[in-house]
Amino acid sequence: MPELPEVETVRRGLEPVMTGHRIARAEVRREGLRWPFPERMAERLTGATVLGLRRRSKYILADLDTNETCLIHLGMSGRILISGTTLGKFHHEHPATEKHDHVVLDMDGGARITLNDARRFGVMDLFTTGTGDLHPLIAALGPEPLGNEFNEGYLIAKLAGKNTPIKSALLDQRIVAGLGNIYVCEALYRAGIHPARKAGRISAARIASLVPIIRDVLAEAIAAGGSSLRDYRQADGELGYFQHTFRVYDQEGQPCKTPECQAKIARIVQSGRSSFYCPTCQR
DNA sequence: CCGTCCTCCTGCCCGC
DNA sequence: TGCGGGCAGGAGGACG
Repeated sequence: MPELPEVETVRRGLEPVMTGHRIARAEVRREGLRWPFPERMAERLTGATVLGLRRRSKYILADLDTNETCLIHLGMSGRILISGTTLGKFHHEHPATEKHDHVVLDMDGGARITLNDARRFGVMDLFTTGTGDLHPLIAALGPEPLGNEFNEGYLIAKLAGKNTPIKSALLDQRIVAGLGNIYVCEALYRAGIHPARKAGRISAARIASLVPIIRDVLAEAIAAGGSSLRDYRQADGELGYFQHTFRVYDQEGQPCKTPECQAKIARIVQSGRSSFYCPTCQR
């Protein structure tokens, strides 16, 4: 799925066609995704003007002038595509509806926003604007990794005494919100930390080093438009290109990119998910 | 409270 | 060409 950089890229793509624009028509083509859609979602969206688009962790939040906020999560396979506008590289014509196009928003001015999600692990919801901190999907989230609240002292304190592998800890959205499998693997490689190492048994200095590394990895990925594997695209249909920069993710068997290191990238499975790492550089 | 495992769902790729 | 198995960017929920 889209992790934080991919979601941020999608949000930036949606900004010019959504913010300040009115939803002329909302078409909801099934009852729900991971959970049922909120009551009368199509009617509540229709006619609303988007006041702003925010991102919290991997959630896109659209504040509407109806005192409601629309929450979107893309799950593993969710995509958002824009068509019908002359802005940038967007498609001029609306393409035919495809399988798994679940929600279609036609904006005043002609832009169409289509939410496609084959696996349907995604989420769409509406809640009263300003109550986001109470929303069950948002309330327990940890700090944004690019924000000031996420800092060396915080992470050291948060991981102290934790028996869980550092890989799992960094995937835990209550500790830091927005990281996923790709960027945790990449950050641990850059920090030289083995993914199976118990979080609570890593020196404070090494934990501290993770903070700027995580920020760098995410910032570089956002600058690259995210990572395109399989089906992720930016909202204008363009591919992201951070995947060409992966040092370990999906690189099993490839030579380690550290100069002089002769090792091959290894893969282990931790709580059902692949971890890629260099057995020599990561300890 | 903690850590681990299972599950939701579809599609794709690989080996036989 | 078909089929079975494994794997996929997430994360809530059950369980011990």
